[in-house]
Amino acid sequence: MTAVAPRWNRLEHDERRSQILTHARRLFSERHFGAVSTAEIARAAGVARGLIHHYFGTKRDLYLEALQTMVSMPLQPVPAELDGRDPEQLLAEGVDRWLEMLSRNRETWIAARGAQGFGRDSDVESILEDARENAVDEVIAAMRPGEEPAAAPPEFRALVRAYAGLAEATSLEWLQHGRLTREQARALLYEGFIAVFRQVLIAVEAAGVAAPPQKAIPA
Amino acid sequence: MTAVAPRWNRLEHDERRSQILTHARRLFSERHFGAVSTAEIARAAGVARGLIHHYFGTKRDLYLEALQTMVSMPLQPVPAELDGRDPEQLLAEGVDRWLEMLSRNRETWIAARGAQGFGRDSDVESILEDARENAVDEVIAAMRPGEEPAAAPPEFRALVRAYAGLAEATSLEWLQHGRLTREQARALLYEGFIAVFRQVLIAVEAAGVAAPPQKAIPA
DNA sequence: CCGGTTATTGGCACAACGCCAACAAGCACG
DNA sequence: CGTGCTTGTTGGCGTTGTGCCAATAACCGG
Repeated sequence: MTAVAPRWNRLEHDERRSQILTHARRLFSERHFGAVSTAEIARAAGVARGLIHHYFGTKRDLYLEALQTMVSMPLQPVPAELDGRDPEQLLAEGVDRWLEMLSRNRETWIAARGAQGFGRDSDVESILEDARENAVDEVIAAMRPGEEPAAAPPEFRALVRAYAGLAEATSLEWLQHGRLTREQARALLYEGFIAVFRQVLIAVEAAGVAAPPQKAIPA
Repeated sequence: MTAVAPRWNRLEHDERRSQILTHARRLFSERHFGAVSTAEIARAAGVARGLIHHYFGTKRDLYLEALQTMVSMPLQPVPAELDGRDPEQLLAEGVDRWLEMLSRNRETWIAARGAQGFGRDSDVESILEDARENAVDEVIAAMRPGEEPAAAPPEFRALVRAYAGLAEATSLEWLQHGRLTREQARALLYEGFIAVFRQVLIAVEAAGVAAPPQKAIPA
């Protein structure tokens, strides 16, 4: 009868770590950085506050890691087997997968898009930038099967990125503002893609040869 | 010779206020919220720290007001007299004005775009949302002279917003990544606009009548 | 059963924020 | 030219939250 219930249970390193990370991700999604205290995260995870710093260092580090997992998770719709099929059919399916993913992870996606204010935050910027580059790579890989995405010309990458901007705004108009039905969002994404890569691409390439690359503006 | 130099000079209410606001805007643009202390803002403005709270309340309030002035200032390129002239000519001029504004306020615009992390911040969201709505209104007013912008159908607003997303991404590809020359950015913005409002609009409207408005998704 | 490893805790120290009462700069009036 | 009043401005105090560290105890291997 000496079996005394332990005051706390001891978890494996990664297990406890991901547990804290899960709660942190949820809280940081609901409110902005300053409105979430480490004490609250600790309470939600059922651990002492000090443990958070033991695993993640500073509160900001935890935030950045949560952001990292947030943006790298839901942004990759499963690419289907797209061998040698009709391109327009593939596009239509890709748009549908995107819309489907959105309607399933609505809250997550909106939160991941982020709504902080302004200011240069190089850490946050690089995380988001990497995520966007990966997304662009996926699109390029789907458009040019067999070729290396990194080998695509810069203005082509830029064009994909521009379309991504259009897609992001379109998705938000559907999900948040309700100014588009799902059908309309689909049409906009589908036709927008065709328009951008059918005619706009030609114009951009023409502008590229007409006026040879002027000096790149430094970041 | 009893003229003693005063230890500090007394400014008018709005004058001191805008002075603090200027320095706060600069600092918040360079670094993220947490990396800027009220003490630093006070030091930069040459005032006591307490004065900041006297004028703006909390640090967050100051931040929000700085953001407010930031997004409402540089985003409005001066609309020229666009009476009954050639639409395509007007578009070309509008694009040039936009590019010109960008190259002049490069740092400001990039900072105002924000290096957001994630999380829902209703205050920040509404400020940014208002700014975007105003920008959309300006574009609609330019496209439909004499009509009330608010009277435009929702899917039209959404389309303008989608184009704005494309324009934002395009601008960043030029300014920050240098993957587009200015000429290419101009071509992309110009042709993209035509493509979106020539053919995509038709498809979106068709999708609207084909599938009548389903229930709006609440914010 | 017992000693070692290490996950976990609780509390201390420090920095930053919010607030408030006292002070003084400049103006109006005598 | 002095004097009192208005209010812009200051300095410091209390509180909150973060970062860190030494002590503790849960679990595993011998």
